Amino acid sequence: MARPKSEDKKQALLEAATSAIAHQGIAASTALIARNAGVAEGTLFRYFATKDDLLNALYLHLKTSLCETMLAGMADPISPKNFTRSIWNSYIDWGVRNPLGHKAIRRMSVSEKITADTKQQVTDMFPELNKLCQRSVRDVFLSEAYRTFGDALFLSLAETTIEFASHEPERAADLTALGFEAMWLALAEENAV
Amino acid sequence: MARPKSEDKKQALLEAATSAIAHQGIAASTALIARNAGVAEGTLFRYFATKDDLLNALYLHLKTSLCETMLAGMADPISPKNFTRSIWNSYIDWGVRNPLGHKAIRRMSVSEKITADTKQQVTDMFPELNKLCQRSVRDVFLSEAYRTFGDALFLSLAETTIEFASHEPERAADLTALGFEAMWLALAEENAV
Amino acid sequence: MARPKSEDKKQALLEAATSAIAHQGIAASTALIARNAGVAEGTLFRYFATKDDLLNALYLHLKTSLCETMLAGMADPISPKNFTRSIWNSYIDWGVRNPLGHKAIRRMSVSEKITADTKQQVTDMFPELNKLCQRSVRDVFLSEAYRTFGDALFLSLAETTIEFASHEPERAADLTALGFEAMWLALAEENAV
Amino acid sequence: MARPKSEDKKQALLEAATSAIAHQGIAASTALIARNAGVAEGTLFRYFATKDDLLNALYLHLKTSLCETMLAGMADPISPKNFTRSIWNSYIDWGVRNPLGHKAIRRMSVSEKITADTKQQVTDMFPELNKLCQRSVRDVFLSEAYRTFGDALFLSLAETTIEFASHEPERAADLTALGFEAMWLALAEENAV
DNA sequence: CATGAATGAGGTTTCATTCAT
DNA sequence: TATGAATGAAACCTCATTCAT
Repeated sequence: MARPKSEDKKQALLEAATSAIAHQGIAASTALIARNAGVAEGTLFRYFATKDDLLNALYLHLKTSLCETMLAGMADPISPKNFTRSIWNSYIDWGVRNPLGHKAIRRMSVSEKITADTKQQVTDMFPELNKLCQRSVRDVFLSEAYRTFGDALFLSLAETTIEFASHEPERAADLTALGFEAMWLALAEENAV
Repeated sequence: MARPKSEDKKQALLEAATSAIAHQGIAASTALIARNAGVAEGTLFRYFATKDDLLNALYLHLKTSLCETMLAGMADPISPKNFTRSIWNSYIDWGVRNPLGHKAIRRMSVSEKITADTKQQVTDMFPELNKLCQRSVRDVFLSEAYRTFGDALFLSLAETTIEFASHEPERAADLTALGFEAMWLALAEENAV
Repeated sequence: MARPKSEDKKQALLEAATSAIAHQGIAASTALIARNAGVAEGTLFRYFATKDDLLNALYLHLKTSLCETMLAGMADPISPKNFTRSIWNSYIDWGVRNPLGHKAIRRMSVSEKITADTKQQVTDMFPELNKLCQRSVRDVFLSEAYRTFGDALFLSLAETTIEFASHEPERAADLTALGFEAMWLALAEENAV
Repeated sequence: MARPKSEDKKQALLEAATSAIAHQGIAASTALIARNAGVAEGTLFRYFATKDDLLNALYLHLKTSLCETMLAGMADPISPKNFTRSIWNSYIDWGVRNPLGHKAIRRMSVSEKITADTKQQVTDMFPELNKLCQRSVRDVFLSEAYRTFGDALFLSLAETTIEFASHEPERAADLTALGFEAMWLALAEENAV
């Protein structure tokens, strides 16, 4: 085989894309992304056939990284509340440590470029995660009818918390804790501890 | 003064822009917006010097409409909770009745085109609103340090609720009520009624 | 109405395209065509939405011009042979006077860019022409089964004649006459005069 | 000598190029041709230094194959007409059995990529062929001045016949015979038998 | 010799904006 | 004031060719 396709270059492209999209939105040009990745414009298209492909791959990449971090950060399930808190903290933490990644995800999420299929892949990727979060959730949010709504409320609170914590890193711990309390009150079983 | 610039045309442009941006994001072309407004390409630029100007004006326009609706929907302040609920309901309602407007706002919000100045203007526009919402909020969210965070959490829950209620209009009432309860638990004073 | 779309510019674009395609084939770039037409690159696309549209419009334009010339050159139908000869002469003449146009047509004809619809339009355009040519043709070439074959043989001989006559204009008259005789022997009724 | 360049690969490349060019014209990409030949992108350039080289080599290859078939198919020269007919039949037959090859030749012929030198090589390749065809041709087409014109008329009728016969294989025999008669009338000595 | 990753010039097309009418 | 033709920079993407492996 000739030169193998370099994993480094792919990573560089994904990172350059993250930064470019965080700053300029999905309108960021492939030329800029390639330049910042240190490769020629044509090279980008050897790794991602299409700009849309790049966007979807990046979305998947960032979400995967995020979910892996959350799983890795799971504490011993002493109490349901602490267990959920550990996941929450990992989530916020990832966002704070990857502000560009988080911003890029937000921008891609509201665009029409991320396919339903890609979003489904993310959901399928870590089924444990969804299940685990729901251990101590109020009954109504466990019903078939309102589960996705509950998930979405959880996520929206988390995203807002990340946003604020990223902006003011020195207060990140406080904001994370306060955000968690709000989420817990909003969604958890009344008597859960 | 010769023919004055027609307020009708301006409205038509704002509406066409709302729809175009809801569907295609801020990448929607000025040519398309002008065509859908029933005016010529060049005419758009007599009303909005720049595409960015149009976006900022539209953002302001939609947010104003939203805030006016909320103020208009305010019930008698029988109890703090019911008072807040009436505001919440107006908010969600506006979103459900203006799904394109709501989507357009979301798309513009995450773009880099809306200036800090524009966002400030929105905040300044209805100071009552911010104050009123905070009557029965937990102390922590009234502190200088965390007030904006509390506002943001409120808004994020509301937006998520709008999203779901728009998607399934027949369940809108249930979702609105459930979203409100979550918000109330998350943010309100423990003993508030 | 603002500036009307200029028929001059459209003509200039068609002429520039004729020349460019005659010289470089359908691979000739839109940039070159626009430049040679004396307009900006973007202007080309106001007149022809797509490069393929330009090609089809040009094909139609050239074929129309050719057919009109042939109709205009039709002599009094003294004898069938002379009548057909006048058409033949007009055809060859057009090709000799428009060598670029003729070459461009040939190049477009073998490309996949000219749609069946466009080709049909050409056939439909001057139904008289097809009918008139067939007055004195051998029976076999009048049969449903072999008519298009006869037409194609006619055209192929004419094209070859144009090719040679264009190359050596000083011998054009001789070549035209010789080509006509060959065609007449090949296709005409044995005893027609 | 290390591994010699494989004749198999060269053939595969020529065949893949024939098909690709027949379908897409000379714009067919070298990458596609290589892939369809089952070799790597770069390998193509070890056999043909340049895309233009490939095109010229392919042109030569197809024309050679065609001419060899014609020579092989020559019947005993019982009568001049039957002799010429056997050549004609071989020609048409080759075209009908190699529709892709025939289409590829046509596309290359009208392109600017085939050099005069290549075309000359084809003419020089089988001098017998040209001479033999001309045994029973009308005097005028034997004159220095008009011989190439006569050849071109012959070829154009043959190509048209191939085109139609390829399209409707079940009528190929009829079309071949009818095309031959037309050619014979057009070009042969009046009294030749 | 064979491979296929890398390249960057060049292709078509879109679009915000200007300005003659 | 309203129009829409004109513009050309910039977008995405393709491709023949080179060269490290």
